[in-house]
Amino acid sequence: MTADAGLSGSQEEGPAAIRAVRAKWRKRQIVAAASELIEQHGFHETSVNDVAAKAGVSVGTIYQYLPSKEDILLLVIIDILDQYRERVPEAMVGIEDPVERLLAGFDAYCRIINERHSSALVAYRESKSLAKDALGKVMELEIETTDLLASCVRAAADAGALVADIQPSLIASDFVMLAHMWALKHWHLAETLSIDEYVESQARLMPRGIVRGDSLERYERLLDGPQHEAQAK
Amino acid sequence: MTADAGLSGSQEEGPAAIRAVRAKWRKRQIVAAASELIEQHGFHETSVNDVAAKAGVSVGTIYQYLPSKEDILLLVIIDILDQYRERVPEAMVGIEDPVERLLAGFDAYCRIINERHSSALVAYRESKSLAKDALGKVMELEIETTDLLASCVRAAADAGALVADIQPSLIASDFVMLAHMWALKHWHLAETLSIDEYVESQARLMPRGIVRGDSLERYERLLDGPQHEAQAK
Amino acid sequence: MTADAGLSGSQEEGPAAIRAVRAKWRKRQIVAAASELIEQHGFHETSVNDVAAKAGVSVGTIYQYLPSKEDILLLVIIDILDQYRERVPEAMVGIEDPVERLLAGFDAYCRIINERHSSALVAYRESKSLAKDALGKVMELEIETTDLLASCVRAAADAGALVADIQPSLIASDFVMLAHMWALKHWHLAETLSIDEYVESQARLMPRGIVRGDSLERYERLLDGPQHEAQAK
Amino acid sequence: MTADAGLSGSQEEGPAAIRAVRAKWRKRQIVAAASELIEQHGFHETSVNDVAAKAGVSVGTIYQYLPSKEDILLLVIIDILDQYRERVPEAMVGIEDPVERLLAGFDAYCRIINERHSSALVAYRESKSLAKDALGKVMELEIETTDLLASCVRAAADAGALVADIQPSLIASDFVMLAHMWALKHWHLAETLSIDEYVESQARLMPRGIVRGDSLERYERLLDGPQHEAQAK
DNA sequence: GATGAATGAGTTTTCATTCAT
DNA sequence: GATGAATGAAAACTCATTCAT
Repeated sequence: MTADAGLSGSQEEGPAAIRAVRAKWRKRQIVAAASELIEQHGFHETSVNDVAAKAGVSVGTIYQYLPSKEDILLLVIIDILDQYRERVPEAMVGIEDPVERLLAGFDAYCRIINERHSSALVAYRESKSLAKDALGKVMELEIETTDLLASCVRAAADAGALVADIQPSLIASDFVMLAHMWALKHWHLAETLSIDEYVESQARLMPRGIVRGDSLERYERLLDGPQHEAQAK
Repeated sequence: MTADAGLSGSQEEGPAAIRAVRAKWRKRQIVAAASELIEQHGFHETSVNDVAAKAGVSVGTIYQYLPSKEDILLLVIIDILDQYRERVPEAMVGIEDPVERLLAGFDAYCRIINERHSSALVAYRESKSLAKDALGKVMELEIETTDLLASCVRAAADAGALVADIQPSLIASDFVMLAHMWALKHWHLAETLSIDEYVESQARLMPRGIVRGDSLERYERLLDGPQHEAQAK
Repeated sequence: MTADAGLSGSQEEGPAAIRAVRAKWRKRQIVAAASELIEQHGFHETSVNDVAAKAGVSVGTIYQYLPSKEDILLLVIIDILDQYRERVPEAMVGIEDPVERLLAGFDAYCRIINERHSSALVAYRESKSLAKDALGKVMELEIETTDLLASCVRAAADAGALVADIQPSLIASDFVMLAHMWALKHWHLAETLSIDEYVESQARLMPRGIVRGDSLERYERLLDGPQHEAQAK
Repeated sequence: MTADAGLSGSQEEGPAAIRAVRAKWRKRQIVAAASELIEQHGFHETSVNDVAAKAGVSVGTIYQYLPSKEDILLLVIIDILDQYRERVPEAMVGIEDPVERLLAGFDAYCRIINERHSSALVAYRESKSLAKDALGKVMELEIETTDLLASCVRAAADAGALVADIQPSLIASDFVMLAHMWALKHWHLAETLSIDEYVESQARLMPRGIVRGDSLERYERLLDGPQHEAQAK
């Protein structure tokens, strides 16, 4: 508690606070520019000068806020992973049935990726360029994201709603993979499918694959949802 | 980027034939060295000199047979894609039932990826570094591989064995994605699953998701195969 | 490069006087911080930001009082040269005999260097980084310092106490050089000699080398002073 | 012994030998250019591109033979130290009397420095820019050179020719320092002295300071050599 | 007067590519 | 055909200096 605690708002104050806010703003500026460029051309093909130009700042400014080019990449990757961590749980909140919750989470996951599919790609493609410990952090966050869905799977399994012969953690990974797939194979899938169709299709396939026959009818509504014509491509 | 960038030669005679054979041999030498290095360190972290040293030739020799560094990458990527094109059909040959054929293809796909999961990763990670037309060629080959499985799905659908609302090409892509997943998430999956367990699990999940209830019993043998305990991780 | 780059001010009054005193204080602050850093890491390895941080001021403040980084260096160098100019004459005052006066000056010279041997080194090492005219000023001050001793030598020569075949100015330079040597070769000499032993040894050697045989006995007391064992290293 | 030992000259042969010779030649080229530039402008003011331009090669070539800019400096410094190690002993060979030998060594030392006084300066000024172990190597070489003279002093002392209270290693250091002085104070000394006069003066001063009175006459020839007028500057 | 964020020229270093041998 | 020394454009990063607050 500082002497002028009575004057302070909810957070801190003074130069340190100003600096913190500015740093946040600058980093956002830099990450936004970097995201776009890296998504488009790849990490190695994007120079720090390019990022600076795109962000409308000087190289010097970038290095004032981020110690190395690698840290730019790390921020870009963490940025999208943070989206998952924020918005996926948000979409699942208040849904009782674990399978429905799982599908709601999957839906949210896919939507985020649809909005920022090139960012999602960056996370896949360029993680290799990170140093050991940064890579470790990214992996941790990825596992954390998978666990958002894994907990639903486990809840459903505990409720006896799932087939017994597939690991819950693998099922969760499958869902995550299929969400990422929208980014990874976007160039191919988007030719014939909208994101809505994609999510629906996967959201019909997966429950059939994992829910026990005797529980399936409970989800019939989901599985027969607003059917699109299955175009035989 | 040459049109015939592959490792395959034709069977003429005379000096031209000699040249062709030599070229094939050299390219193999170079690709073998490059694969290993790129898988381990990434494309941009691997220099042409490194490749030359590893291959036991001079840089000059590399440039005699490949016009640019990018072409080395293209060859490495095509190398693994060729594996798919060769060995997946091989595994499916002679199997009548389309679903069984599909699963045999999936199994083969996963085995190849298990053997060379870092090569498979390279195809994902580094494709971005290819020029437009080379990338196009890679995509073509990828589609070709997917189509190997898609034809089975279509056959099964035509035979009325599948649920009505699926899109065969998407299902094929799902299978391909789940095969690739063994490479992409190997760092995580391999902690709790062997390749056998992985393939079996996915080969149980997917048919349940797509085969019509009344046809399912036909595949019971497959679906209940040598069951591993589903460890709740 | 200002003409009056030194730390000394004049004694006016009013706002100008205030400014002058402040300038003096600020410069002292800056030079103190810079000295320490430059001595330790060298001029080029020391950034203006480092100096600012060490001095507890902002870079802006430094540039308010000194027009360039080079001027910081100039001040640091002048600082030690000013020490010589102040304290060497102080040590010689009141000593009649020119040879004794010379040795007293040499002794003082060595003591200053012993106290601040890294500053003394800076003057040697980093002078090159000064612009022409600043370098000129430093050389001037160095000559001035040498002249402090040269006048004694000349007095002794005029009194006929010295051998005739060596230039007095060279003798003075030799003394200065041997004083500086304690800084330049400190890493080596300090292993086997204390500053006291060093000064005594040189103060025995030099007179024997320059005083005429028939005058030598006058200085026997000096030459046989509190002898330390001559360790054959 | 290789199979073709009969064909080989005195050294090795083949590509390795060619490379070795080329490397030596290139390094000489680079060091020559770097010496000149560093002597003139200082190490930090000299860019690798400057060196390349001066040497008439590309930057790439420099880095093919030297792993970093620092190594260029190290080579420049070692180059002059090697001169001392070669030519000083050469000058002393065959001289019986230890004092005469010492003076011959000192003379050679001074001549080398006179020829390359700016190189000698570089060794002083820029050593600080070397990394720990490189600096260690330089110090070692410096000590080695000093020891060349120290052994003469010790021989003279053992023969009873010197005053009792001297430390041979310090005397040797004094000689070395006075040789270096010709480089360090060249800007000042060269105004009034030629190198010949300088060496003679010091070679008169020092023996008087260390040789016992009863042995001095033996060196009268040296001490009264081709006397120059001692100009009172 | 004091601050320190912003600037961008300049530095070291790498590496794909060429070409004389 | 094979070699590998030479090239130089381009990249990441630093830091003296400025100027709006």
